[in-house]
Amino acid sequence: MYALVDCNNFYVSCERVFQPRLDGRPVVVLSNNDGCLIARSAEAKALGLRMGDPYFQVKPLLEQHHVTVFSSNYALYGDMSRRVMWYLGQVAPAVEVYSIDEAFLDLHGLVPFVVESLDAYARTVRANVLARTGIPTCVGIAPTKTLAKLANRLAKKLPALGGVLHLDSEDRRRWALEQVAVEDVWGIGRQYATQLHAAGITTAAALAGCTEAYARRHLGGVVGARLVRELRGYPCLGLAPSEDGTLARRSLCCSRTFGRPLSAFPDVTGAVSAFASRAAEKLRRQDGAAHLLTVFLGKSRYGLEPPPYSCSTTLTLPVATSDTVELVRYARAALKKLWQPGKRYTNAGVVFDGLEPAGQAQLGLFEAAPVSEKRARLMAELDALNRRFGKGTVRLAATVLAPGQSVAPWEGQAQWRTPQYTTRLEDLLLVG
DNA sequence: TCTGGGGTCCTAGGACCC
DNA sequence: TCTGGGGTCCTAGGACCC
Repeated sequence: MYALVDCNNFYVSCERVFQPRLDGRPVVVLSNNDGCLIARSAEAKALGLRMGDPYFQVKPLLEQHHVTVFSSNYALYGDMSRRVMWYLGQVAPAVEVYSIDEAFLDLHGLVPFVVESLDAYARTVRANVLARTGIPTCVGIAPTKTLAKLANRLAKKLPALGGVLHLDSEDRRRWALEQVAVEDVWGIGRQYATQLHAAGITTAAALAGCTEAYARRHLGGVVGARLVRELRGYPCLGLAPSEDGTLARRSLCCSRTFGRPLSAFPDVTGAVSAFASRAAEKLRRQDGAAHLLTVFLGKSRYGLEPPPYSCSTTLTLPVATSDTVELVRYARAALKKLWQPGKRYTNAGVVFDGLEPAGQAQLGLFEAAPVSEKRARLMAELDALNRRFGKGTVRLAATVLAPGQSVAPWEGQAQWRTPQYTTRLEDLLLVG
């Protein structure tokens, strides 16, 4: 048995923990750069606001209904997420942190010890997460991960279920499959949904009934075959557990849309240097080193200009590294190859691939060990200082602002950002 | 017409997820 | 004026290897 624990409207819930007066009122959270809606409270959903709606388009509606608007505050959400996941780790035999607001629990080892029922267990978990973190959740339980996802969706949709649905019989499984539209099945996106509808397959039940040959041909080969089997109740996907809750990534990226389009090489170099530097920090946090480095530049997809909207170049590094100085140097070299004068670039990013555990890299034939050791110590010091005194306290000259600049030219809007209540002493909420 | 078989790695692209 | 930022996995073709 697998359980999926999913936080309800997670970012909105995080903001509400610190502003309870917002309970029952419409609230939305915006993406980076205050670009579009990425989280909505139930009340905001009821107003017809959709995921991904551009902020400037829905602004009149938001004002008309006095919707509270927040810029995203990932320091806060990340920390709240860690608290929820930590608790789940205490009460389940194995946990896969699937996203910032969702976790799969493997309940197989637990079943013999549950005194009452898995339903009761799920209700207790829900109540305790709420009591300890203030975050409401829903729980779906089923024999496969795909069915647990589906059960979770129904638990959210049907208030009568009290936030928990356990598909513990053939009848319940069949009933649940009938309730869910095919486009709402985990693994069915826009493309597949269109195809399936055209083929007359409109519910999860119909999808579960299609042949394996059909799934293989039309739903991405083995991925589709697995999906259909999972819906039928045969597990094909296991847990991807993470010992300390932080999964080692296979690739890692830092990218941003600029506050305004940029055409000046020094501005974009500054941005790319900063992104490479941030990505290098992430890399060291998972004790990794990167073998491949990609830099990409993007143009607006919303104007009159035809595609392509982005271009990229990938460098293979002679030795995998996590050294900020080196990675920034490579990133700048890659950017130079890519750069076309006169273009208006709207976003950029740095991607690290080919990740391996740090320290595994062999020494180059002519590389003197002491240099790389010294550099590793320098990076460790830099990370420690930034952890202690705040992000960006110590950084490369390449990412420091020019004299006279108060914010980097690539920095975007965040007009309604709440404080880092849980991760910055200065931002601690004072109750008087 | 016919050309060995079995690997790996790389790149590009496509689909999906939250 | 203003449209996010992360990730995953799979496929297919070509180069290259023995």
